[in-house]
Amino acid sequence: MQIEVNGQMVEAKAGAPCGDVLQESLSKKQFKNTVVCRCGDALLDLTSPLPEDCRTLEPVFADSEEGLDIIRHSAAHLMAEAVKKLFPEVKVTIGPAIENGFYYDFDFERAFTPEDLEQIEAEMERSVGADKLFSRSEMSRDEAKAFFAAQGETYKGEIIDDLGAERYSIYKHGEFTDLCRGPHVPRTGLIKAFKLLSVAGAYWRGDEKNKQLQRIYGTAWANPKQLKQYLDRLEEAKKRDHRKLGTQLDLFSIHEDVGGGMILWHPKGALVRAILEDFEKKEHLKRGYQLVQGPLILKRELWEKSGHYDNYRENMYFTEIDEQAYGIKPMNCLAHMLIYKSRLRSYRDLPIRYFEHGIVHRHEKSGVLHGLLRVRSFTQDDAHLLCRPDQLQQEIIGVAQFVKDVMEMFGFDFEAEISTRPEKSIGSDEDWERATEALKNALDAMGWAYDINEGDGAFYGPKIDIIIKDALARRWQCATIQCDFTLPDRFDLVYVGEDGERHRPVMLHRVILGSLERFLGVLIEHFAGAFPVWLAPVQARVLTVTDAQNEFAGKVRDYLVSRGIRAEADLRNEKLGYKVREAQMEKIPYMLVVGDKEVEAGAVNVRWRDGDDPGMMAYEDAAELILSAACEPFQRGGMSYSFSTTGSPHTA
RNA sequence: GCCCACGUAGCUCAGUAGGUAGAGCACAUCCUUGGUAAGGAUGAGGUCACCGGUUCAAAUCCGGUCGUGGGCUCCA
Repeated sequence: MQIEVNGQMVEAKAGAPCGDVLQESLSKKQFKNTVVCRCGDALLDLTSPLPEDCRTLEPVFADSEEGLDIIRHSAAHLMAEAVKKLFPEVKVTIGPAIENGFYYDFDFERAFTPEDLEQIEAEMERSVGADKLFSRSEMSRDEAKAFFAAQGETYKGEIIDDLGAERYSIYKHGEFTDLCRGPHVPRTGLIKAFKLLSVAGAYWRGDEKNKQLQRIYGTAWANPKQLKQYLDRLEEAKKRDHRKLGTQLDLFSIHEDVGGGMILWHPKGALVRAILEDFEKKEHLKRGYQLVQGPLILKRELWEKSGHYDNYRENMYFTEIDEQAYGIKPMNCLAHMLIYKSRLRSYRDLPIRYFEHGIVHRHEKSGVLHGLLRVRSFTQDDAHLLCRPDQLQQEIIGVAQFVKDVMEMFGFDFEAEISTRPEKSIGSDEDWERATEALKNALDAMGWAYDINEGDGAFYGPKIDIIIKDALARRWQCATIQCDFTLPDRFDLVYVGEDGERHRPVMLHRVILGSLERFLGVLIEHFAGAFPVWLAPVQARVLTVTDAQNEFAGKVRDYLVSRGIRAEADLRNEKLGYKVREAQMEKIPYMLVVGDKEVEAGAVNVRWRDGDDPGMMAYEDAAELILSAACEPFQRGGMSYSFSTTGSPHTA
């Protein structure tokens, strides 16, 4: 038959190994670098027979994205082989490729030690050196069950029962055989660059009720150079860890004595927060939101009424006042609804958009706390939008646009997900259906791609989640838009329609940054601590060469402060080099050096944190330079920068 | 909450055949007035996370508690 191989038409025989067909159209070097092949949408082993209906055949090279997945998955098998050889009593479970690497979960009586990992790695190296063939074969369900049962691999039996198929493919290399859909690299020699990274506990099938297995993580690449680049990248990422930078830049701290997941914001960190809050308040007012404020604790009955007591109690803190039970708020919606309810609303009033920087407390499990990214006390930039059903679509789009404007302003890429009804939830099926549709329609209107997370919604409604990544490419949920037909019902929220009747409004819960704590954590890593000028706690520092310039330096500092710039003067009896180094390590965007020459000219010598120095200029001009740099990120989206709280002038 | 690892000055870290602790930075005092990433001297600073055990003797060995880190589950 005639098929297209790598762009050219060739004559091939159906049933011949794909690898053989490919080999004729590829250079030796290319073929050596081929891990599997693609026929239409399907990926096939090089040893697989060429299907009858195959019209095009392409090689998948080791360094392509698909190729790397194959290598990583194959590396997981290689690791399982090594583990079984060293520890025959281990039971194998599953081992997929993941972003940048792979893992395999093992059932083993004891924990793997770092020494074990070294041994396993050495055993894998031997297997790579031996360049063993990966061979594919098939078994019927009964054969497969009997085969793995005979080896005591009970987890494989469970997987077979679960899949419920008639035929199963198995892969063998050396002495190791595993149930696997494949495909795999043709020979172990293609797994050239890998490293085992860590061992961790993981539950069988991801369910904490199940047995905890030992998971070994590893990374694998097409060649040693790529591997080194990745390991270097990991090192680099550690340097921008927000916990490390938080200490170095004196932004925040976490004290054991205060409690886990509680943040102490130091002056500079608190200032960055205040700037963000200030920016957000103005931006919300511009977009038709109203600022409101509720208390931290509300009576327990209210949480019972809302459903939080039944559905969210394990995450809440409670207290008692005058023998009356109170709940510390984990969310801000109740106060907002009561504000809505404080008077009768007309359809003309809608949509109503209430915004609050609301401090919430959630009892997160101790093991999940993580710097600023997962805490127990945090501030949400929370809003609740109450609207008529016919306004819902437009309101969701408005929020999505708001999210887009803000994320683009910070330079974050983001991904969207829609989460549907969870098991533990309240409300009718129709309402859930309507709400989910509204969210999907809005994202379609925005032209955003999104994934669906079945059963991941909040207990009161479906939601859109926006996910951004930290320095280690870990994904964090920030913005979320949640549709809610249920709470307005429970709290009997109404508006009077054009017809004079009472109607039920729809409520949207939404945050943009999510929590200020988490967002700042990701932001610190995103900018490696070098905040953009508008957010930098100190925007400019005047550095004197000797104390002969102290008076002039003070004058420059005062001028900058009067122009709304957060400026300091470093008048200490230290050498200029020392002051420059310190300012640089504090990542202050502008250093304004003044010596005798500058005093005489009424100028400053501008040194910029990020590279080329603008040089000497009148200090009034330097102020304009700094102000325009501060405004720069706001060019898009019709936003603007101004910050009214003056940083306290500091005279050292 | 679960699995594994770790917990020494404000910070970063040394400190193994168990013998009542060290360095650099930061801090204080003094000297130095010096043009773009660290000038010099002196000094102060530690219940070696906490509790208990083994021992003549524990930062070091054992047990527990708390905390942190990497994951799992969960989440903004």
